[in-house]
Amino acid sequence: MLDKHNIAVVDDHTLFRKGLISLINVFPNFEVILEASNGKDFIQKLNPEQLPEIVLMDISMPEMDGYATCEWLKSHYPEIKVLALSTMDAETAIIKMIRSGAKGYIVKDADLSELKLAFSELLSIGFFYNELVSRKVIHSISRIVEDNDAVTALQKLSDNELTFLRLSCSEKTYQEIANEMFKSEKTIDGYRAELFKKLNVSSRVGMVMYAIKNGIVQL
Amino acid sequence: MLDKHNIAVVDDHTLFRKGLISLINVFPNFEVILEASNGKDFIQKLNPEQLPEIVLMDISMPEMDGYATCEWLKSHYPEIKVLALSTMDAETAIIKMIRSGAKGYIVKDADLSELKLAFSELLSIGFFYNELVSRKVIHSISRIVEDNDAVTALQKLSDNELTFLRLSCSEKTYQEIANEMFKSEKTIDGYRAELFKKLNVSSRVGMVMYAIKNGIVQL
DNA sequence: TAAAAAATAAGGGTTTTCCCTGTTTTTTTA
DNA sequence: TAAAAAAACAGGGAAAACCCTTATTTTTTA
Repeated sequence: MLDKHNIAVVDDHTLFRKGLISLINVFPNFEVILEASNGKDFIQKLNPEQLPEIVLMDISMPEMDGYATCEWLKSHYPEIKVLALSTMDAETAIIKMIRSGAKGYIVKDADLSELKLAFSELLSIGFFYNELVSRKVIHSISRIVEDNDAVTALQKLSDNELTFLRLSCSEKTYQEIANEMFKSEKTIDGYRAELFKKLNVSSRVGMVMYAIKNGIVQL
Repeated sequence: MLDKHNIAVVDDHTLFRKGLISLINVFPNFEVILEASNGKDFIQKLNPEQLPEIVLMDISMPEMDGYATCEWLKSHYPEIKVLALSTMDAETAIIKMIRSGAKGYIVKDADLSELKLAFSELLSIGFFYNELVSRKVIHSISRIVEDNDAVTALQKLSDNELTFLRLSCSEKTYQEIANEMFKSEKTIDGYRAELFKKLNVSSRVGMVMYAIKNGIVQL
């Protein structure tokens, strides 16, 4: 009787989650012992008596997203390894997830062998960085070196900036957003300028696309 | 020995596709006989000797998307039933897919029982319209009645409008887009006005979000 | 608690977007 | 091939977005 490694799967798309679980369960030495549809659900279902070794975690989810859940795990159960799972290969998403404590990153159109490889690497050497991730990480580091902290900055969007960013993903004018946030239009213009710098964009459209790419808003 | 119903699965995300297939294959009376990563791949793999009864088809895919593939099937193999499969519950995407010939629509966070139900309805009554789809369809029809052809119109975006729409999903100014398309800025302004009407939006941001939601551009 | 940093707000100007009403040119169709 | 429709283009004006600089208030931190 084999001693199987315990896996958790956190993803809000039921069909995808169920499918993934069914795939993993045919691996001879892995078994899914926990499934959840978002971070909150996951934390609530987490049983300290039987913790997973690896958590396969989606990034954009309702209620509590991958970043937040990853941070929570880092501080509460640092021994649990998070393998981020996303359709987005956006550099910032990868970097942000890794900064949040993920030990690996895999895209949804990876194949089975890569998933298997990721599992074993996580268990043996503690992380899984494939070419995609390495390339992005290296690129991000070189960018940090050359133009200071373009990536680091996004980590620290203030609550107001985040709210503004989300509200900008609509047909509202900045004036309307200002009213909604009970701020002067000039303050809003300040958030805009600050976000343009932090996100390295130069127009509202760029800002909106950034937000969508990085799962800050969902469509 | 049971006579199983043949299914095809077309989706570019390998993990999702493989998972889905594994789920379907445990259904006692369904079997996946064909998998493909996009429309082109699907058509090329389609074997007239052994056609699937149902094709589970994603909408946004590289090379050849769900709409185009659906249209192709409608004219070449009208007896094959397409069940559209998407993360997007955008009304226009659903309507467009159904107009392209899909017999049903299911979102990726549906559960297994719904998928099963969709299969049996497709085989027994020939279509599967759940509450979500019905609601959207009815809403779209009532909208057609009240303000003419808001939805129909999107079907007929001209090549130039489509190009303009795609180029608008960037930080380019309309002026720059005009140069790139070798058109006057006033012509471009005409495309803009026309698209605002057709897509029922009132700002460039709205237009861009529409394009993303409906898989016209991919991030 | 004084100094530094961050958030809020304003003035004022440029560019871009948006929205009219038209004309000319090209393409489609009766 | 004449009439109709669609596409391309234009003028002009208002609103929104963008981009500076600077000042005040609030919060942080040394």
